[in-house]
Amino acid sequence: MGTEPGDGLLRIGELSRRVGVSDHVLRAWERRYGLLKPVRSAGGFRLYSEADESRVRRMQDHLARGLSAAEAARAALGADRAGAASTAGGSASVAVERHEGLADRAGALALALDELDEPAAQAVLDRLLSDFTVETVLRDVVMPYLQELGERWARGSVTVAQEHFASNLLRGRLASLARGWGHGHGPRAVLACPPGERHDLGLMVFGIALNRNGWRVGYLGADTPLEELINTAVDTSADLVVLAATTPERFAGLTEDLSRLASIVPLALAGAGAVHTMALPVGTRLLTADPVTEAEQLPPPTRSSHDARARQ
Amino acid sequence: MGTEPGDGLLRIGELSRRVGVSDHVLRAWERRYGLLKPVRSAGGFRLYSEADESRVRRMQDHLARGLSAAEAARAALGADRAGAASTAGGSASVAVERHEGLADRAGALALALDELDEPAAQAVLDRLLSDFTVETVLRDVVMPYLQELGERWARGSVTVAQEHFASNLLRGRLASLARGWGHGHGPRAVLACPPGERHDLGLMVFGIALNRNGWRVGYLGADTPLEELINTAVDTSADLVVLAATTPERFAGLTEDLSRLASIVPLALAGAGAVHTMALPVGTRLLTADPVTEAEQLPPPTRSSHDARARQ
DNA sequence: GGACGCTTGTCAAGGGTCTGTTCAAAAGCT
DNA sequence: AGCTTTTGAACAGACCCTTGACAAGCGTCC
Repeated sequence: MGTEPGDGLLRIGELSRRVGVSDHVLRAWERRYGLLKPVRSAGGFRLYSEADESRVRRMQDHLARGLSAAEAARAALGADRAGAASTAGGSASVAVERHEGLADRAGALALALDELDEPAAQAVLDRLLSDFTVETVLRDVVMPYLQELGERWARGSVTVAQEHFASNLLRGRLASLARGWGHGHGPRAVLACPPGERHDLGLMVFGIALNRNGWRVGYLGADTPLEELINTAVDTSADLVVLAATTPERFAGLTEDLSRLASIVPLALAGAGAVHTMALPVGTRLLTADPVTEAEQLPPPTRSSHDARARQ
Repeated sequence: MGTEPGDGLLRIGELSRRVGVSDHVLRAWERRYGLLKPVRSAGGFRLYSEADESRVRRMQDHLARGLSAAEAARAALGADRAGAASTAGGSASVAVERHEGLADRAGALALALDELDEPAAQAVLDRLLSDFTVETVLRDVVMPYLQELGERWARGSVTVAQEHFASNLLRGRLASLARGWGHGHGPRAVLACPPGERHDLGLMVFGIALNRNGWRVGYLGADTPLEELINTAVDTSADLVVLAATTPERFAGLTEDLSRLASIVPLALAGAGAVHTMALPVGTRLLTADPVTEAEQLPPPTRSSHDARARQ
């Protein structure tokens, strides 16, 4: 009966009773960790809100998990921030078709993939790779196809089955082109997509082109926590880290981690999500052109004498 | 989602309790091998992240596998392949030379993958595939490794980077083995995982084994809506549809769709999620053994299918 | 075979840190 | 009045730090 739900504000005794933490401790947590932010009554009494109460409960949870008081408080406070950022990201979508002979092949590939015809698609790719360089096929067929697939997907004119089938098949072909890309003597690049990003085919293309340019590639692929990426970059003493995403939102909220990463190893952002309008750590490079071109234009692997061995 | 892994930092006592390693040893591992990279509190206490915790678990795994502490730490750290430039066989391939058993090769593969050593892993796989049949390698090396990886993942003793790296590399190898699996004259099987299921490597193994047994494989892969699967099965006049999932929950709630599917085309459920305790449409087949064995035991590709209704 | 050295888990001493708790005096609330 | 609250200071004990050393196990070298 002694409750005062008027404003939902509690004095320290009541809060103490509710959460089972002595008033002394509550004051200590406030003083030492800033866990609680009570307003004061006219006479100076602390008045706690429901937010304070739940903050205490979170603190208790963390303590139960074994965290120290300081860490538990930090964690309990950290859960308070809520972040939301959403921006519509329209961007250029101009399908370019250069080599004329390539256009028909590209059409044939798209058709075979749409029809879930694996043998036909493989055959088209085989012929492409025997008639053109890997770079050309990747830049002028595979990448345009991937982009077109993405657009068709966005407007619902492709089925899940078609998308899955095409992705799986292309992934397989790319994987075979990627064979041994960690081998060699060139500088090391570590490639990944940020958390939430599931499309890594373009990144694979980039890795293949990089490798054919003399780099060693370490590939972590889609949906990789930055913490992991940082560790891997350090452990493998990477000379470059490339993060790719299809939309700028994937990079949002990572500013701090990106800065940390960029301070450790040269960093480049790629993919349609790499735009100039975002806050970038100094020294970060934006790769906005197609993956093959960007890979060719990266600072050449000037390392020692025996690297000039670009594989054919 | 808690974006920061550094949210719950542990002091040494709690970490020691969690992983079952004395605080003395933890400090020794840090001092001697740099295994741990704790930040420090204002007063100088070590504060460990979850990454540190899982690094310790990896260390324990490697110790259990018989590595010395120094090597286990090196492996747990993700390898640095310092002298790899000249000595083509890094530490990963050392263990292979002596006894040529499958078990040793499997261990070497696991080690190479743990160390993110792509060339070493590819080399181990190359030798395996030249010394044994595809079926043997898949059944006795790849599948056990995938299972072990899953278990280690569940208990946090493998990093995201390691999991991604291993998955990507194995997916690439499997894709090359899958080349042309849609080609031929055998009966057609359509393979997919239900919505939400992202692990499709085992299903790829199954597809490869099926194909080598005379089947044509249409592959839709992970996270496929049943509606799409049904359409595809009809469009390609499939003789069999295989749905694979790692947990029974993935099949839950699909009962109606599964019945519809089973009434159209012979249906089989596979993976660790295919258990007898669930409600099954009549005629549905459960594939509970390993993928290779199940593929070999499927009714042979006698094109005159529709009479031999598979029974349990 | 024995001296030597390396690796690795343990331990101890001396001292600092963290955190719940207590004390005391002054003041608010009903 | 009688209860609660506030502030500042001070503790005690658990917890942790660094340095240094030690011993068992194992391989190497003479």
